[in-house]
Amino acid sequence: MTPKPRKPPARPSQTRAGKNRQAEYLSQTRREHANEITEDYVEAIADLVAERGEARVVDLAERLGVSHVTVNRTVARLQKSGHVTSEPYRAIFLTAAGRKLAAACKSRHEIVVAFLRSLGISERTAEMDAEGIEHHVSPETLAAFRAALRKR
Amino acid sequence: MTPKPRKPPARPSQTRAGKNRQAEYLSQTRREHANEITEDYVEAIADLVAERGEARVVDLAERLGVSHVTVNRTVARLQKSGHVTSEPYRAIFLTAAGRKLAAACKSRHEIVVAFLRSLGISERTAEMDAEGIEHHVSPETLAAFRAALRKR
DNA sequence: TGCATAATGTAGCATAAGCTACATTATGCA
DNA sequence: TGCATAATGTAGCTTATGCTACATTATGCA
Repeated sequence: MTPKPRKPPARPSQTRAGKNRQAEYLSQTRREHANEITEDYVEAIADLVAERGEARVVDLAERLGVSHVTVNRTVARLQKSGHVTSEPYRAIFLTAAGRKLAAACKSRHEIVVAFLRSLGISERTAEMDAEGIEHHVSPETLAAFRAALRKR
Repeated sequence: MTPKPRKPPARPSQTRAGKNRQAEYLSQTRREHANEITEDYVEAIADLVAERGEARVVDLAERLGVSHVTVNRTVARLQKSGHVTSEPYRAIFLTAAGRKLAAACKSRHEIVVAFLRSLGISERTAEMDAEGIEHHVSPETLAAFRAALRKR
């Protein structure tokens, strides 16, 4: 028992006249997260196609550090969203939209890494942190990173 | 039909002698992601306790931008992991471990925001991007941000 | 003090991403 | 050319995070 009565500290609980930006920001972050995997995949596919002429399921699985089953399912999703083309038992290729997204991601990734490196961060850490950070870098922040790089 | 034979471009497909860092980095990023929600919750709970003396489910839901049902389930998980204490129909409070994590997150968040602001990024964008970026900032990178801030 | 209502809890659904185990297809070499 | 094997595909489980709809409990005011 012992359910001590809760004291509602001055009723003005919820929505303080739309001043809740926290929720808005976190929602945005969740939205970005939903795109992270898409971005990682198109980038990996672009790399593999550049390196080997095609992106196979096993190679993607190895590069992304997941099982081939996971790759399979995700590729099906990417096909629905129009980022890749894929036929049974064939390699995977990017559509025009996929190539465009991959190019933007690659560029952004390189800028983030270069920026972190310019702060004196080790290559290993810069690469690792960039993998997570890059998906949350807005155009404005990316521009600021670019500008900071130019100043050196 | 028309299944054109796939041409395996030089068999050296998979594991090139452990040189696959990409997979390692992405795995790390996935691991970080699993902690993001925990971090967001303990931070929000700490804020609410500081502001109002307690963190209620509805207030958390409002602040985090999710339904009270989602808060409920996540709080149950946080209780299992030892970050919060929670009794039926009572408010939520942090354990010592939860407070420690919240303090570290708050500090890291503030450093990330201050650093972005120091690059000339607007307050709104800095806050929004920080929400996503902060979870992927390693101790080394955080130290670099701090050092860069001192130089101004 | 009783009851309308706010807050909390529960049931059950959806999506996404991970996995193992097993089935199927395609390659390429003997 | 046939067949062992590598690659791909499928079935089905798990965990995590969302949700709506409905049930239950606790507050606080008339």
